[in-house]
Amino acid sequence: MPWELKTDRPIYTQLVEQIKLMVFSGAYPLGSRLPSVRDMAQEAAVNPNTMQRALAKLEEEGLIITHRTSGRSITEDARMVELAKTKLAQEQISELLEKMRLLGFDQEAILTLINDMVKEMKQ
Amino acid sequence: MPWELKTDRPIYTQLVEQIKLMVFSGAYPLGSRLPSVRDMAQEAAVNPNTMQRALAKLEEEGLIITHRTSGRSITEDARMVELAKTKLAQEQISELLEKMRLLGFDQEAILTLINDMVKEMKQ
Amino acid sequence: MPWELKTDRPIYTQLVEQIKLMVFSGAYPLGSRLPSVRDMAQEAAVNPNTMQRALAKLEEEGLIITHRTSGRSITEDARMVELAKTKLAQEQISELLEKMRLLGFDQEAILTLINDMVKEMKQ
Amino acid sequence: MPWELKTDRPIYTQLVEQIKLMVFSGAYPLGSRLPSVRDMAQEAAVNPNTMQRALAKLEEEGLIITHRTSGRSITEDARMVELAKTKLAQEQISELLEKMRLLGFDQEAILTLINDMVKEMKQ
DNA sequence: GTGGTCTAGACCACC
DNA sequence: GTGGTCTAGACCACA
Repeated sequence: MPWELKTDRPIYTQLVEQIKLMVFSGAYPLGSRLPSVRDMAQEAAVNPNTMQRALAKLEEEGLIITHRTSGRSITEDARMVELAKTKLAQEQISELLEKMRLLGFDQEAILTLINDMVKEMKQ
Repeated sequence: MPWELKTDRPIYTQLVEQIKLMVFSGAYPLGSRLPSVRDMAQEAAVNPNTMQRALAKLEEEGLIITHRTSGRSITEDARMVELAKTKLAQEQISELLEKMRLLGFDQEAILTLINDMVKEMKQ
Repeated sequence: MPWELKTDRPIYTQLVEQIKLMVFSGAYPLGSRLPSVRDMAQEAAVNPNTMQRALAKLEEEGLIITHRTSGRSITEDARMVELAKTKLAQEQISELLEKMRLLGFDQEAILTLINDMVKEMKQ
Repeated sequence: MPWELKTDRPIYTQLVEQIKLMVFSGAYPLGSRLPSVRDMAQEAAVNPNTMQRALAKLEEEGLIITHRTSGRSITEDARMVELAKTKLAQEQISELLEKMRLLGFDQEAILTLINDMVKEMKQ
């Protein structure tokens, strides 16, 4: 559990991403119970409110279920997880495309570059 | 100038990336003289040795020229800059592809996703 | 016992509603004796005169019986309770219809919406 | 502008509802600029963070647009407003149905009551 | 103990 | 000046 936090983006969005990655990687299996907000906050060295906000966001997306008095757990719905995974991927791609745009590449140049690199990987 | 530094990768590589971005974005124009190593290190709040190493790396790539007696300056060779830009782009793409692989997408799925998103941007 | 009191409506009408709900929910069983006006007023943090007025209203409706010498009690007449329940329901519905009217829905639109939602609940 | 706030539900949800009502009633016309978060918070006598949360929720629903440095305004998209209106109506109806259920009415009884009352209004 | 909400006060980026 | 985020600390309901 790295909990790498930069200061250039809201902390809670970074928490959201990293928790997602843990779910997708199986560090938190489907249906498993999460530590308490306070514990996770301490673990990540952030304020409990900030962790709370991240978890609320994850619940909104359907990846986490809240049991009012007895903590939270990861959803057991594999489709939900699949959906969230695709969404995260799209966000990452979107970020890349934005960076490329800033570097002055147009869409054709971007696609060419990416296609070439994927082909290289195949070899 | 953000100078955002995480602790999960060598600091000097992060300095390299960020200085490149400044060059590509025009913050440091072609041919312009750079501040002293000492000043840049203080600016970024890193050890001068670390900054030194980053600048050496940049010189290796041909982006920066060292004048024995009078400090360093950005290369005037536009082709050099173009080359470095492409290399940076490739690194970014490589990072993305690695992340996608970790998420469990294979090459076809990745390409499909990216192509769809670029098409969307066109609209 | 929440005793939630807003300032936008006469307090005594709000007391009336809340006491009714307690009766309907069984918090005050049929035939049971009520606390003294003074005690109930203190409980709800209102002036005894206000509580008095609420109880008088409830007696008017036949939900409460006053025994000259020995305080008040809930009626034992189940029909009375049933009647009061229906009346409360009608008031709630009336409030809703008024709100919907303010939102710009006409009667047909309102009925359609409600019917659709009840059907959904059935599923 | 009443700003009636009870303590039995989260304040920010009540703020959301009341601001919606102002929009639907035309108190805040489509496209008009909203007061600053701080001003609205003072107006409603709540903490700026609480008002912030309400406004964030309204932006999520598409009813409000945020201009990073120059305040917020009501959306100009009439369809958005229509959608939000229907959603609010459904919530109100849902609340009513829940109350009726607590009073012990089943679905048929509820529908009968409502239909009768709407017919009465027509006359 | 759990999650949820609210307040107060601070700081930041943007323009 | 604007919105946005974060922290610290408190309180509540639930069970």
